[in-house]
Amino acid sequence: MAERYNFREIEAKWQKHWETTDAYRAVDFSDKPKYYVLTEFFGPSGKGIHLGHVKCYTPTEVVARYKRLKGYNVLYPAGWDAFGLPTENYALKMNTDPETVTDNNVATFKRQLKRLGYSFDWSREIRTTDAAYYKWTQAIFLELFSHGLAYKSEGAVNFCPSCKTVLSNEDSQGGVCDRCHAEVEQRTRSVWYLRMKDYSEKMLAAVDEIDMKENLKDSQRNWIGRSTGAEIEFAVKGTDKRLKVFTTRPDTLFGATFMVISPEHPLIDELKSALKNREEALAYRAEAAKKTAVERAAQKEKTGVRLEGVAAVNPADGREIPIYAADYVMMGYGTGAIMAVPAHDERDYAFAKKFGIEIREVIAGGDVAAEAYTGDGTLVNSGFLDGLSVEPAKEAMLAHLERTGAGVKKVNYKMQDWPFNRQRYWGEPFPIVVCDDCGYVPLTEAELPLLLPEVADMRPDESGNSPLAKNAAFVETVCPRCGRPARRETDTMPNWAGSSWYWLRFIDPHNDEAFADPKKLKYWGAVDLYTGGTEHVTRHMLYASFWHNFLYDIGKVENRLPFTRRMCNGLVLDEKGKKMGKSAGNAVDPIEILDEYGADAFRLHILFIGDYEQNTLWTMEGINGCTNFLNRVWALPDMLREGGVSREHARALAVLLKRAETGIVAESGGAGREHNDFKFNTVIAAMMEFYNELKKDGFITREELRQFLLALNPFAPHITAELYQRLFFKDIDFESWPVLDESKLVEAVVELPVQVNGKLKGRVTVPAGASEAEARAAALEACPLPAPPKKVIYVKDRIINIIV
RNA sequence: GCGGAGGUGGCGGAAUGGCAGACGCGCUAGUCUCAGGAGCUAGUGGGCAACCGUAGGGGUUCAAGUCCCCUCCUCCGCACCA
Repeated sequence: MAERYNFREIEAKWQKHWETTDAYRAVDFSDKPKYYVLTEFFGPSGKGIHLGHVKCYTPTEVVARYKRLKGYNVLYPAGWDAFGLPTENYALKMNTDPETVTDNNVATFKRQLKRLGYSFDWSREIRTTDAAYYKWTQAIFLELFSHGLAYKSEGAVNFCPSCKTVLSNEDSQGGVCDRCHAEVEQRTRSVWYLRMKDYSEKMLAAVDEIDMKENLKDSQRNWIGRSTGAEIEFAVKGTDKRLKVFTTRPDTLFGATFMVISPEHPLIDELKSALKNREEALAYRAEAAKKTAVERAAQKEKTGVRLEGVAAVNPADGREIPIYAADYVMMGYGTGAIMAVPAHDERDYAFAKKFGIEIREVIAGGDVAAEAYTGDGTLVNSGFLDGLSVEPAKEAMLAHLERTGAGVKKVNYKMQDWPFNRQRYWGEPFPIVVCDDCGYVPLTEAELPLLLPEVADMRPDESGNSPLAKNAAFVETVCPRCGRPARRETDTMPNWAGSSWYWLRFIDPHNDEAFADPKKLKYWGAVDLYTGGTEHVTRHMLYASFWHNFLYDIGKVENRLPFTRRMCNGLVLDEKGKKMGKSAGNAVDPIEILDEYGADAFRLHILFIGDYEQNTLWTMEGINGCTNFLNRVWALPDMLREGGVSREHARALAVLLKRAETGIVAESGGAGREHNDFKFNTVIAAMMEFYNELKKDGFITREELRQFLLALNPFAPHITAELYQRLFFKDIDFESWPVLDESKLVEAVVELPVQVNGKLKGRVTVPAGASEAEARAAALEACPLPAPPKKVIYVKDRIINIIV
């Protein structure tokens, strides 16, 4: 084949072929075993795809093609998560509307993804912003509402002053807005919540079951933040109020010498005249409110105000102890109040030192005059607990509290209910009517979708209301229950709503009777492999787990786990090790690489330069290696010759198939199973090694070439499809992965390293499976020994070590 | 502070406790040629050598990049979680 490999022509030809034949359509209820491989929704931004997309999606793509060849009915869909701030902000910047922006961005993305040769089933394309889709997002919200899992409540919420909207804890991690990185403020507002906290235990169980890296499971567990301890009530002297605290250390109750409530704690308001320095307390509250969460956490010195005129009563011994308001206690965790045990807690210790409060040691073992002691030890100064160690003391105190009614055993979670709304335009409207008489009244499913209305001005403003509030025709309605005039809810759902169930819609994307046909849900079941970024592990993955668990509970899906296995890709970093991104200004345009090197070379290169899960330093150096390899593959037909297949040839092919089968994706895997797959870089190396092996003999047979093309196809689909068609007159997509003959893996002879006293001294060639006597004889012949051997360690086919 | 990942040639990176550096880039020399960012051949951790080499130091083992202990450095999460 003298003709040079023209990737431009050949890639365009096959991409067109795949598009016109709808080549990768998944078949419902096929007889083949099903395999559902999912990669995260695309957020179609204005700039088209970037290297991160290619790094993230190419491996999944290889798995999808490999599994098809392996005889699976593969579902590999793609869709668009198009609601949310990026699109809306981009539309504002471009002075157009989000729908147009979305249309354009989707068209660009789709064109670019096709140029990479990705084998998505485009017949199942969905978009969260389509009414036909968000109808079902709204319907699931109605289910949540009717099951008591959606409620509106006023309280302190995270608010991004730049995006002008309420944010969830998940969206303001580290105290900054996930979108614009502005520091988040606390505001009081009435918002919709989903009772995610009620699902803590089920979500934790799902963490145990999913097949995912242990460290990622830990971040999910930490985010849910289960801790066990006690809820204890302290009487507030001189009032009828009681102050409730959560503690993981009930054993130290005798050491509680003061209490601290968060500045926002309602007790300050409830104490009324009993509180002598109310003004001071309110001033402190106002000060605290000015600080962002970041500032609050960063301050070195503890601050606080003693609440004058009131005291708490320690239920352990009846002593009166002071109450302080201090901003080191957060309203959002536990009860927003703590019992402070300065001798055994570093924060309380610092506070007590500053305010001159008694530090009472109740666990022996440290030097509480110098610092807080948080280790184990024997209880002292603690009445009936004296002499016990920490764990038995916890049990004894819990029993005591439950008997006296002063406290109960309690499990606490760091994860909060999900503030489920935005005061922005571009999101799903709530299917809820607010009636003065009937309260919050849901629409019926038949009334869905409730369409997102057009508005004259979609910009958010300082009113704290969504732009939808300005559209009177939308807002003014009648109550579905009593028929009197009423108003619609005008907030919109957060951008995570649509992605909290989308994998179910791919199963039946065009159904308008249900979000998906139960029979199809049953056939496809859980996603077998879900890939995406680590940044979604404590956001989207948790929301997805929550919604899916809920849908399971109400019998809408049959499998409790949405995803059987999750793999997270590393980032693409620039030469300096910095994250690549549009904002960083160091982005490389993948389209330029496609123009210059083609999709097959690009796919090989991005897989070859690093491990899937590790961060990858981006470099163009070395892409020539992939181009050269493809050129050699293109020239392989010149090496065709029949017959004379040596044992080495057969073995080289078997090794290649074996390494591909184990290195791409494991057959199946339950939770906690050790995988050694997703090693695309070493599978590509195996392809090259196979080529190098052939090159030694200078020929390849037709059957060898056929099998080699099949093995390479998932990585480089265009060139392999072309060669396959030219040589075998068939469409490679309908062929089957070669059957691996394990017996061919066995070598006839092995080269054995010979060690003397553990040091390499030489090598000998022996028949495979040689006995120790044979190996020993060969070794002695090759390496004369300085002394007679005392001992020989022989590992068959691996090594011989002679101790003298 | 807590948690996690990582540290291997000039570079990207390979190595179920068993030949460190697979594979590729780059580089060197040669070769061919329709002069290209092409192909082919050979070489390429250090050292003249014995030997020495996987951040540094100890240890376990017949055998350690890999397991254990200590130290250093880099990156990434989380962070007053009671």
